[in-house]
Amino acid sequence: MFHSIEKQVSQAFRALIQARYGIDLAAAIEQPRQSDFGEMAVPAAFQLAKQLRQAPRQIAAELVAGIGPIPGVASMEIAGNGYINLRLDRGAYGYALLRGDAEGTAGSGEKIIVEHTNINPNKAAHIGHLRNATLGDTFVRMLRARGERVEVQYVIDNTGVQVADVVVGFLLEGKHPEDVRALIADPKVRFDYYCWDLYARISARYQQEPELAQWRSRTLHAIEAGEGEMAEMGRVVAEAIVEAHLATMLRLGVEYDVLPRESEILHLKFWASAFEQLKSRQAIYLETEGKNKGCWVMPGLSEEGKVIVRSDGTVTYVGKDIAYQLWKFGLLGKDFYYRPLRTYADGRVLWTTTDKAEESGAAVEFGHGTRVYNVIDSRQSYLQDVVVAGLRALGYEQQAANSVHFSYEMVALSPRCCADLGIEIPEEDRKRPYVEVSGRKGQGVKADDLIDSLIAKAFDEVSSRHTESSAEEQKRIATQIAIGSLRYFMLKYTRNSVIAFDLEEALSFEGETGPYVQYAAVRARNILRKLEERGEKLPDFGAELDAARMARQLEAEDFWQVLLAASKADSAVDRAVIAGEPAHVAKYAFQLAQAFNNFYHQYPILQEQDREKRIFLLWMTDFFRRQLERTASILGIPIPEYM
RNA sequence: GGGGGCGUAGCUCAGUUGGAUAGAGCACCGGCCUUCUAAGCCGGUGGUCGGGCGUUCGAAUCGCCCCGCCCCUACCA
Repeated sequence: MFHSIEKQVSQAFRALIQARYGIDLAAAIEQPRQSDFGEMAVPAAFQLAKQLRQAPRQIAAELVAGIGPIPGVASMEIAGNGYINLRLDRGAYGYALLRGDAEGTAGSGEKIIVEHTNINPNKAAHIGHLRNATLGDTFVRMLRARGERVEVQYVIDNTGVQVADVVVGFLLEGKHPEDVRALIADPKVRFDYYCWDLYARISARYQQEPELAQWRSRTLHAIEAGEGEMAEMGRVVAEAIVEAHLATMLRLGVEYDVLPRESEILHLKFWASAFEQLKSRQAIYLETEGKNKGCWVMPGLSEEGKVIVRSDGTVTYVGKDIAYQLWKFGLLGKDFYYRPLRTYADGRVLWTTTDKAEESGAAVEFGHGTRVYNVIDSRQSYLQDVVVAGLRALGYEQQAANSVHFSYEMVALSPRCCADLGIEIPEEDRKRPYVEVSGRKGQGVKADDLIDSLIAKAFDEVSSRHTESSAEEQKRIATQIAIGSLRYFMLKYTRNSVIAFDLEEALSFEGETGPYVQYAAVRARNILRKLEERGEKLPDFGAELDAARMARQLEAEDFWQVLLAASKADSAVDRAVIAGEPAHVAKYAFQLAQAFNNFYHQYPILQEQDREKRIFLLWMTDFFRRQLERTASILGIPIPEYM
């Protein structure tokens, strides 16, 4: 509602400025600094002042005189040096919200691909992966809320060195595929945790015993070829770890559409196709001298260019990534076969790739996107730039422009957190705000451990407040609180802020946290539930309230401000999508919860004696509840029945 | 050396893309539970927006120069 008035105001000013001054200006709409200035501010006069060589205040006066009525806007006034402040028609606004006038979330019609999570399938997920998945999943929810068609991909690098390293670890411990299968089946062993430690052990041995390097490369080749015991072990490990990762992510409500695997990218010779294209369009060249002699190199990105094909003829990871990015846009001329992997509770089917046509399930199509977001941490921005440069060099200008590296900074640990975990850090690092830890050394916070800690903490809170409920029910509520807490924590930081992870901070349920947001929604529900417990029904708001009554109630500034805040959910999501910043939605949810908590304390709704006011307040409560629930669901934050 | 990011209250961070008197949370101090749940609410303390110069009606935001920190800059993935 707010958003559509915003658009109308912007268009009206744009048309007027075009007609009057012949200038095309996308008139910005701002929020006035103080709420008593009105609901919208148009600073267009400032933007025009220079070109027109007139005082902003005078231009503002001309604009106000010429603009004419805009539906939903009650008044306009000039303030400061030339701001045009608008006040909305409160009654009409409230009544439109009550009627639920459609916003029109048609979407762009594009097919958007979002790739996220992408954890190496060789060990348990850690908190860095949680940030990736939470950001990616929330961005997907934001896009879908705007009516966009989105496909979620999670690439499985099941043929990479990280898997090979774990396989080497098993081999050196004398294990065969059946032993690994037994480990996976053993209920006393958490396989992903086992591999976490094994990976640290083998990494340490590589350091000590350089001669083991040949094991690594032999294993890697075997896995790539897909034949023999090593390859079988690689498959067993990767499949089990992928299952573990999917389970971890599902705890947070993160789902995917398709898991493309490197093994198929390899076996279906995606690279060969891309290589032909790159060669024939001269996007890469064969270096004949210098340190890159004998390599196929992409020029332009650095002085010596970027090696795409090594002198031994093998392709680098970036090369494969270019092929994969081409596939996403439907530009490769090759495709995967697919088989269903599992069905989620909501009926969504998760597919994975296969190289066998005969395994292929029902006719499904993936890829062929028009816009692609790769959720990958900022340390890989150089490689992402190479991929985009590759598209550009092939002449796919449009697709290059529509390839977005949705980057984010890493999750590091606070020195205090390192100390708690027993991770030794050098003396000089103690006073730094954060320390990057090494997965190779087995350092870090495992995703499931963190989730478990959060559930335990929430469980203590729930069980102390609700002694009447069963343990299972308390556990269910605690889990919802833990998820809300974790997702909010990962989302409250903007993408380019390094998270210095601190356990104590992450475990807080007070202040700007997920539980705060959940609590406000629970309170709103409580009011409505209490009403029914007293034998009353929710009033028929449409029959009881009209524009005039709305106008009367909304004269109260407090009510108007809460309603206004609650009505801006779509606008907030829109802005956040444009900015590519899920944190903005999180911030909005928090501010909305804050506004409601304030309102909640000040106005005991069920005690209200005035009939019209009471009905109005109930409607406000219900409206707020719907808006906050909607926003929370975009953030992937569940709302518990009680807290 | 080159590329990117960061520097805002004691701490952790926002700041709607150049707008009006710079905001939250935590911490600290003082109030509020017989009411729809105190995971809450109200009030208070706390700022040279790293420093300087510039651009203009107007700068935390843009440009240049410094200072400090981080990441990247492989024939590893």
